[in-house]
This record gives sequence, structure tokens and C-alpha cells, in this order.
Amino acid sequence: MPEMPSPRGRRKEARPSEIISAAFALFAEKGYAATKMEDIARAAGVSRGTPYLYFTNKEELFKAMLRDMLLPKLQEGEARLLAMAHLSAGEQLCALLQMWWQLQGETPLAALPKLMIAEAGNFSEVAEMYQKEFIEPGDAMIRALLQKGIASGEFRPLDVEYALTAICAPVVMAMVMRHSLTCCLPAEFDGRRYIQTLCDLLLQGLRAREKA
Amino acid sequence: MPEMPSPRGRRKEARPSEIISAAFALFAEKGYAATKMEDIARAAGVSRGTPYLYFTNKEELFKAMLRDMLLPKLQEGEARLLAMAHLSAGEQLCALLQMWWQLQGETPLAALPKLMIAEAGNFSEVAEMYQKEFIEPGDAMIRALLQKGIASGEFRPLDVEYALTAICAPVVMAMVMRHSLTCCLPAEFDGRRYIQTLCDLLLQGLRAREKA
Amino acid sequence: MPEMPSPRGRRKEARPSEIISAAFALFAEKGYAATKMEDIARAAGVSRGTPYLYFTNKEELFKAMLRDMLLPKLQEGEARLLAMAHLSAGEQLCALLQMWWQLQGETPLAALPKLMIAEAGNFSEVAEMYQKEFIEPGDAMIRALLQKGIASGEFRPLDVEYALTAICAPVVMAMVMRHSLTCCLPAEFDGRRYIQTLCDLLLQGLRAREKA
Amino acid sequence: MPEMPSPRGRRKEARPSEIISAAFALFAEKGYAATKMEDIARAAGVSRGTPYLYFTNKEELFKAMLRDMLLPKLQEGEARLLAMAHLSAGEQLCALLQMWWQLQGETPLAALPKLMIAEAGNFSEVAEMYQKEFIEPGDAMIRALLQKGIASGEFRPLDVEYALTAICAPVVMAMVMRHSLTCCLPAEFDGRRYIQTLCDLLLQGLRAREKA
DNA sequence: GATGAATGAGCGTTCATTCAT
DNA sequence: CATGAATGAACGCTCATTCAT
Repeated sequence: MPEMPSPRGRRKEARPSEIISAAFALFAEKGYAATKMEDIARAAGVSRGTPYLYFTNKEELFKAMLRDMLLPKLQEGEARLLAMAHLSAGEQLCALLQMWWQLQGETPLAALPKLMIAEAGNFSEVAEMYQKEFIEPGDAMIRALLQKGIASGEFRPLDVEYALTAICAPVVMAMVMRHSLTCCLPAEFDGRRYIQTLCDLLLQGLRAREKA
Repeated sequence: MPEMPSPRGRRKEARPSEIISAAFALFAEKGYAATKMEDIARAAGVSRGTPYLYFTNKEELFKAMLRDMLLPKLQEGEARLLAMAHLSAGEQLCALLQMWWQLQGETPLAALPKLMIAEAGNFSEVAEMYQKEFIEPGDAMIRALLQKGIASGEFRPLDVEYALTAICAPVVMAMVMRHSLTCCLPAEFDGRRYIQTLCDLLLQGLRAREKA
Repeated sequence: MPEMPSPRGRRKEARPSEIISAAFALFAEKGYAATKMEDIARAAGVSRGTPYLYFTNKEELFKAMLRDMLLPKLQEGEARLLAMAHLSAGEQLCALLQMWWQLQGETPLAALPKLMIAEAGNFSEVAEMYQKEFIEPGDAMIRALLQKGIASGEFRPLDVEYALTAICAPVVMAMVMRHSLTCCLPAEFDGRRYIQTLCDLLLQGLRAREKA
Repeated sequence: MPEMPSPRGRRKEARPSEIISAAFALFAEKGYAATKMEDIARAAGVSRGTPYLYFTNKEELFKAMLRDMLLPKLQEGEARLLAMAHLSAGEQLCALLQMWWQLQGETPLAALPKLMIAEAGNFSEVAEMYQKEFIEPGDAMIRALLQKGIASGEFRPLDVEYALTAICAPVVMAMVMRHSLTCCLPAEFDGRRYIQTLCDLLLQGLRAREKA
């Protein structure tokens, strides 16, 4: 009988992550304020007081949850990008967007952008963390690709910062819509085809014109 | 004594819209849950009880506010688009994005996307209204342009629905960031230059290749 | 119909003092921690939320209550003492102790010493206020009498500070016992006779021996 | 290996008294309500659940602690008083007050009066025990001395019960102040000098007048 | 016996809503 | 109509107590 979900005295070290998982799901679905600590506790299969054994209060649980969600993902992306160094800037850019979608857009992490957009105003500390730990590094990768492509003549000269925003927005917005305005997405939304369409658009849009 | 903002004898018909304005500003800034009815009343210069004379409860005020914000804007856009019928599809698309930015992105209405993203999950009725009254008509305009451009050979054939999402996302995301993750926007963000960069990218990205 | 205890919209300015009265009675009887805000509200005839309209939280209510109880009483005592300036130091001392008993020991204020003893450790700010606003001025009066009596030869020389403590203690302790260890007081305790006995003891105890 | 304070194998019989010691220190310092069972357990060096192996609940622990503190002390006082039988009533009274101070006022037991004053109202059973086991016997000794002194003409006739209260109060109050309103005691309070001053005052105050 | 993770009743506090004036 | 004092349900959090190990 390996499994014994006895209500008392269970696996201690699993608790925090179970609570964080429940918190993530509920915060992502309903937002910070509309999520009750009791909901989280029940979703995690524990009693009202248990979350407080591991997290000082609701706000700290929220922040801890974000930390847990954000941090472990980025190294993977950076490592993968290195393996593409031999490709052209355009190929690397498309590979990066696809990877981004697969690592975040197709996983529960896709809920994060919506959550951050909704709560950043009320949790500036969290917003800063999100930006520093997650957005900045991601932006840096794409920015480097754009600069490299422009320098090599593969891409035409563009305002890099604005292009960066315009390139990321479709990926982020697709995640947002999967978790918020679902009605605004095509009924049978296929994320990979969507990213492919985006890449087609961007690749031709960025390319330097052939001198006839 | 033409107008005297006496506490009682003010133009009464203005009350509801003053309350709605205050509600809009506060809901947009802090979200639904974090906005107190008392804050709205105070911001509108009325007492705690007055909003309830015009709106059944907080949720109805929220919905009424959204209706008031959304509906009056769309006719204007549609009218303007008609005047561009003589332009090419690409020119019309750029003109439309610029107009969109000017009519919403540069006005207080830019706060709406963030608000909808944050609250759609808790107010499905509101989300449906937003989609039907605001997003659908806007999407329809752009969809029509894309189809027309493809049909005429000006644009290359693309998956219209996915392209549509990818085209709108950068505009929407810029509005969101102005109201939520401000840190993620370039410090001196110039919306019109941003839209221009986006149009450059899209126009070339959409164009059909010249044969030969 | 002058009285109309309608549950809503009643005499506003009476509320804070009604709440303070209820709080005083309950805090004095049960101590700070064992007194629930709900008890206070019910005792004051209001609902759970009403005390918070007038006092930030339980602690502030406690402090406000003490301020209200302490401050108004001292001027009266000082004024009365002035009227006794023509008496001997011993006569003044006895008159002062009797007055003290009548102004505090026989009124609800007699509950204060017990309350302060019980809570001073957990509310140092309150304890300081109590000492500064209440004890210090009272001590100063008695100290001055002792010094005057010693200087004039009416009292024999004594360590004034220790005598001061020993003189006040019986008065304070009688108040404490009326509200706490009631069992330790004679069954038919007559405060005025008690003070008289104390004065007899003190007057003779303090008197300088007649030479010869 | 004569003694090794290993976490488990410690002398078990000591557990309850270690818990009582910790409880006494904390209850005396912070009061009943503000003292958490967990604090007591930690201070006693045991785990959260251990106190419940020896005491039914917090209230029983409180009562057991008081019993343990109170009972063992009184025999000693009575024995010592017997040894003074040859002294005058006044000398015996002073010796008794000094002994009282030394046996209680200068030991941790000095914390008891404050604790009893604070909690008697919420624990009438405890208050009765305190009075019966501690106060009554002490009062009886002093009462007997007063009666004897009056009968022999050493003391003038006084209301014995009230004098009794007035005589004990300064001793008790000094203990209270050391643990509660410390600010109200002279900065360098010397208990023995204080008792001496009190005795000077009382001896002269009680003495029968010499018939001139 | 001893542990400490877990429980859940209970309290302080907030705020949407009401209604006497 | 407008006010704002009052209400009371609901939620965050604490801590005495339990019990599987």
C-alpha cells in the first residue's frame, strides 16, 4: 500500500508545492482578490490553517508562487538558443518563438501573462520581479537576434525596441487569450500553426530588400 | 448665475456619468475587487449611498461603465474606414491601425484591454459583451481588409484568422503595457512611431512576392 | 416622544462615548485579550462593524478609552487641594486621600488600577501615558505635602519616595481588590472607614516626636 | 555517563516541573491570554504536543502552575514566625514583613500578585485557591499579631481588618510594581529599605500613646 | 512517551449595501 | 433626491488542541 493519503501527518515536504500548485491555478483563474485562502486550502486538500504553516500570508504565498513558476524556466531557453548559433538570424528568431510557445504557451505557465497584467498594478514588487527575471532575459535574446540580423544585412534597419515589442506581443497575447478572453481566439486555435503564420509574416517583414 | 456647482442643485442628469467616469478610472487602475464603492463615490464627489440610486450594485455599475465606454466609439471608426475605400488594402490597414491607436491607445480608453483581461474570467457576461460589441466589429474590419488584399493579389495568401490575431496583438499589448507592466515598455515610448514600425513590418510581411 | 432608539441613523455624537463606556466596563472586567470586539459592540447596542467607524482597531479603542477615563479627573483634584492650603500638612494629606477615594475609589474609575496592572506589560505606550497623566501628578501632590510637613517639623524626616509608595499603596490596593480579588476584602467593606483608619495610622506614624 | 541531556532520555519526572517553570515565567510576564502554549513548550525545551501529556489544557496548566507555586512556601513562614514568639508584637510584625519580602518579594514569586490581580476575574476557582491557600494564612498571622498587640496595650485600638489591609498593601503593591508598572517605582528601588521605611511608619503609627 | 504537522473554531477587520433622516 | 451612520456577511489569520508516526 504505497499510497496512504491520511489526512494527518502526511508527506511534509510535498505540502508547499501542492499549495503553490493550487494557488497558481486559482490565482490564474480568478485573480488575486477573488481567490480565497480557503479555496486554495481546499484545492490543495488541506485545512484552512495549513497554508499558513508554510507561507506568512496570502501576499507572500502569491509571491512565492510566482517565484516558483518563473525562475526554473529560463535557463532551459537560454541553453537551447546556444545550440542554434549556426543558423541565420531569421531562422533563430523563428526557432526561438516556437520554443517559447512550446515551453510556456502550451504549459500551465501560459497563465502567467494574464495574471501579471491583472495584478502588476497592485503588486509592484512582483511586477518588478517578473520583469527582471522573466521579461528582461527573454527580451535580451530577441534583441540580440535583431541586432545581429541588422548588422549582417539579413534584416533591414528597424527601430529595434519597437520591433521587439511588436514581435513579442502576438506570442504573449495568444497566451493571454487562452486564459482570459478565450472568445477572441479562433475556435480551434492551433498554437503551432499560429506561431508559424507569425514567423512567415515576420521573416518576410524583416528581410532586407534584395537590391534588384 | 448660469452654473453653480452647488452640492445639491447640480445638473442631475450628469450624476450617473460622473459616477461612471470615476468608476472607470478606479477600476482601470486597481481592478474590480480592489476598488471600493466608497472610493468611487468620493472620486465622483457624491456620498456613499448615491451610486446605489443609479446602479443596482457594484457589478451592475461595472457592467454599465463598460457599456458606456465601449459603445460610442465604434461607429466613428467604421465611418472613417469608409472614407478610405479608394486606398489599397495595405494603405487601409495601416490607416486603420493608426486610427485605432489614436482613438483608443492615446485616450483613457486604452485602459480597457487590461481591465477586460483581468476581469473577463470573473464576468463572463461582460467578456461576451466586450467581444461582441468591440472586438468582433474591429476584427471584422481587419479581416475584410486582409481578404480583400489576398483576393486582389496585393497580399500573399495567409491564414487570415491567425494573421488577424498577430496583427492586432501588438496594438492591444501596447495599450495593456501602458496600464500594467509599464516597466516593459521603452522609457520614452512614442505610440505613433511604434505603430509606424509595426506597419512597416506588416506591409512588407504581407506583400505578395513579385514574380520574376 | 423624545426617545426613539431606532437602530439606524441615531444620535451620532453619542456613539463614541457609548462604545467607550461599554469597552471600559468589559476591559475592566475581563481584561484586554478576553474582551471581544463583538462583546463591546453588543454591550453598546451596536453591530459588529460600528466600533470601527470610530476607532481604528481594538488597540486604539483601548487606548482611547483610557485617555477618556484618565484625563478629565485630575484638574478637579488639583483645584480642591488648593482650597486646603490653610490646613496642616497632616490634615491636607488625610483630606487628599479621602478625596482620592471619593473621586476614584467610589466611582467606576476604581477599575483602572487593576486594568493597568494587568495590561501595562503588553501596552507600554498606555502604561507610560497612565503614569505620566495620572500617577505622576498624584504622586507630586503627596510628595509636596510630605516635603512640606518634614520641612515644617510637623513630620519626622523620612525617605520621601518610599513613604510615598507606602502611603498610596493602601488606597490603590483597595481599588484593585474591589475589582479583582474581591474575596480578600472584608465582606462589608466600607471605603471611607478604611481610609479613615489608614489616615489615623499615617498621621501618627508620620508625626515628629515631641521633644521632652 | 552520569547525566546527558539527550532529547529523549532525560529524567522524565522533571518534565512537568520544567513545563510549569516555563509557564510561570511566561504567564507572569505576558498574562494568560497573551501566552501561547507553543511559547511555553519552546521555553521548556519540549515540542508543541508535550505539555498536553501532563496537563489537560491551557487552563489546567495555569491552575497547576499556581498550585505548584503557592503551596510549598507557607509552612516555612509559619515555622519562622514561631521562633519569634518572645519578641514584642511590633518587633514580630516588622520581622514578618521583612521575611515576607525576602521569601517572596525578592524571588520570582513576586510575580504572583500581579498575575492573580490580572486573571482572578477570569479564573474564579484560581482566585479562591489563591485566597484560601496563600492570603488567608498570611492575613491570619498578621491579624493575630495586631490583636495581640492591642490586647497587651502595645498597639492602640484600631479596626483590625482595615489595618490589616493597609499594612499588607504596601508590600503587595511593591511586588506588583516590580512586574507591571515598573515606571512607578523609584529608579533604584531597594526593597529592604522600603520595608524598613514602612515598618518605621507602622510601628509609630500603631503604638499606643504614652499617657503623659 | 515524544513529536510536530495538521486541524478548525473563533476573532479582528473590511466593505458592499441599506435606510432613517 | 441625497446623505452617511449603521449593518452584518465574509474573509484573513491565529492558536489551542489532536493524532499518526
